[in-house]
Amino acid sequence: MSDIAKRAGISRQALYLHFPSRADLLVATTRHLDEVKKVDERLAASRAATGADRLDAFIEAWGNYIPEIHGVARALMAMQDSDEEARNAWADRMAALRHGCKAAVRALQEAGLLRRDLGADQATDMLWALLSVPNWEALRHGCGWDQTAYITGMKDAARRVLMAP
Amino acid sequence: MSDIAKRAGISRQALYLHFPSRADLLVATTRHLDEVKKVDERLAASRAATGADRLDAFIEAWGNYIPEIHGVARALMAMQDSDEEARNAWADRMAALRHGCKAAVRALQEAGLLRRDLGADQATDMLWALLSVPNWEALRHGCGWDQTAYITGMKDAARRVLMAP
DNA sequence: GACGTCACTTGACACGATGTAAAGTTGACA
DNA sequence: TGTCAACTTTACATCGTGTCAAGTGACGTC
Repeated sequence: MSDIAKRAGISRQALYLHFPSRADLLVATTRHLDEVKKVDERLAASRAATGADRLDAFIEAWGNYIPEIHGVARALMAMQDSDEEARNAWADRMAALRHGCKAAVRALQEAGLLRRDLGADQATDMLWALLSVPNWEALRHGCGWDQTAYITGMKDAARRVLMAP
Repeated sequence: MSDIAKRAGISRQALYLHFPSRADLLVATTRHLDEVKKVDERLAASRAATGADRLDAFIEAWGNYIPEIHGVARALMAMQDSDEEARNAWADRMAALRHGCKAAVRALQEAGLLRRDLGADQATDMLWALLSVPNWEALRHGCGWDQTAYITGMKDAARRVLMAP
């Protein structure tokens, strides 16, 4: 909070006049980022597509959004254990992601591309896990992949896991 | 530290006589767990197997080990940002996991089962990411999968991502 | 020009967690 | 009997979060 206040050019206490707690500040930041970075626009392309294209478009949209929110996401994840507000805020975002995954899975299903032996829920779960922020961190930072490698790798993995060969 | 001391039936300060810091305690705990839970024995089966069996055995061994160390793993991951010792300790464990992944990938390769269009390193990275603790958390706790579903799901995903169809 | 209001400042403090330091107690063993 | 090691109690430093109170300065309004 001190650092942020310093960067904002105000006193630490003034920060508390705007945001009652650290969690509030982070939550407000994510909301602000969503607005500034225009998540909706990014997702528009994926909503327009169908079948496997929709899966690709969704992975591309979300996958390229992660780096933009990564800092706040980390902070929010880190304080999940201690702060309920942060927990709820992150749960909300994860629910939104899951919603997108579900839609992509449904698109596959409607195109007859989803594996027969995989339930829609199970498929959604797998896709959701694949697209998690920790996975992005693991591949980008843990393994040194660059962003395009991450995107193509994820598209490939998702297709292989979800679609019939 | 207070809680742990209480559970151990000693004073908080006595804990510092045994472990100089919280990080030290956690690191020592993981080492102790490895001994008590016998990681080596668990991994023996996977080392003996070849080809796709080795992949399955490795996933089974590690996947069933995660719940045993999950508590400490969480604590260790949570303090990665603040404590270098914890960071190194966790990095060590992740390197060990990666080593196992590499061996499993090599086994596939030797059996001619690894996808031709996938380099060994890239395959290792993907497997390593798939088997990460956060992924286990996501599926087990975020999606409510039970442990056997997690294991079979992971085996299936790994085969689809790594092996030629 | 007096007045109030709003955003902000400074300074102080409570709280909880980690970690340090010092002096005293206890029990086992030589 | 004396010593040593493990442990206790008590106290304190530090850091981050969050609260509280009094003061300051600019602004618009009557």
